[in-house]
Amino acid sequence: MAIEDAPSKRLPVKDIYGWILEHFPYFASAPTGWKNSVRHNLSLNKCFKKVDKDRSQSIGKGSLWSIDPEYRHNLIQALKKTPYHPYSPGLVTPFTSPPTSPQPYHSPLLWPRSPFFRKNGVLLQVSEGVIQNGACVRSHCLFPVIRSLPISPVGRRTTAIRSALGDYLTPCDYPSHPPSDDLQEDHNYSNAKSPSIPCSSQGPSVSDEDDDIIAVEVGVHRGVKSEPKEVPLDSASVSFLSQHARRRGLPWTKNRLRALGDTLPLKKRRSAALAEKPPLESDDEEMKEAAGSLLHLAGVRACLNNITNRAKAAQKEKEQKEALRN
DNA sequence: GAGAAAGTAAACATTG
DNA sequence: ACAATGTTTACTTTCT
Ligand SMILES: [Mg+2]
Repeated sequence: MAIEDAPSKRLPVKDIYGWILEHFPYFASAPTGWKNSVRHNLSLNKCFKKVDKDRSQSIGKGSLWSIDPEYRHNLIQALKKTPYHPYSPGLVTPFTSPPTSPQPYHSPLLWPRSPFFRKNGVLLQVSEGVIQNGACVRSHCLFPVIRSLPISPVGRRTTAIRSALGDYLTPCDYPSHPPSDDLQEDHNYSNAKSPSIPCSSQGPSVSDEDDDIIAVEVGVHRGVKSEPKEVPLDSASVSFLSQHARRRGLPWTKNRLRALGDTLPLKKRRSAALAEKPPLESDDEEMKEAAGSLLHLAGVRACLNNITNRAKAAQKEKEQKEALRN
């Protein structure tokens, strides 16, 4: 999107970072991993191409990134599906941020007709009954439908996210031409399939996203379909924005690995680190707390214990696996 | 339950 | 020399 938003349709990573920060302020306070992810995606996905250094001379460090025309159409096609996305039908101006106000905090709306606005730096939605803060919301500028999840596998926040994503990554109807433009092998990112989602969009629903990310949907749903279809679109590059938020507050991994002998190869270090896990309760507690807030908001407190128990079960299973491995 | 897909973290390589 | 950039590898999680 950043690239697409650029007049020249090409951007250096730095500017991509910038765009993301501008449109998803969450990342400003997010741990640094996301930049890595950005680069990773640019590099791995075939739909992103570096433009020749010759033509893009002297931007300093790296080169400009562009979208391979072969994938562009599909990508945009899928983005159009999102109701509030700049590419939505009826929106004259795609992405391009108001030329007058490049700074995120000065523009009241993320883009024209966006249902989101800022108040004291917090992103709010105009009238859908969703009040949130944090990545979830911000990401939902892209993926505004927060679909309910059967409060299932505990801590699987991704599920919620993917669930929501499914709406956008799953073409419900193909306009003029199906996005069937052949997208071959690639690194599966580029021709990812959308998850098929048994859609249950009724009733109060809950979607948790981590400590500070809470989204409660109050019967908000629009045009949801669930047929699994090929999604000729680089879903990864988009969804990492949301996905990324999942792993926060776990600095132990990094530190542990470092602490465990820099001489060890990564592989060894990892398993070594796994051997001494972080205190499990923290995860549990974190989960419980998050779930608690959510459920409280949703008025479904009773589920909490259920959830916690499942979390513990999952944890136990994990430990057993680990034990087997060693 | 296996395997694919999609994700993160980090090592490693390159370059200005 | 260093930091930003780019590539690759290892591993986890989620979905089918
Ligand atoms: Mg690429």
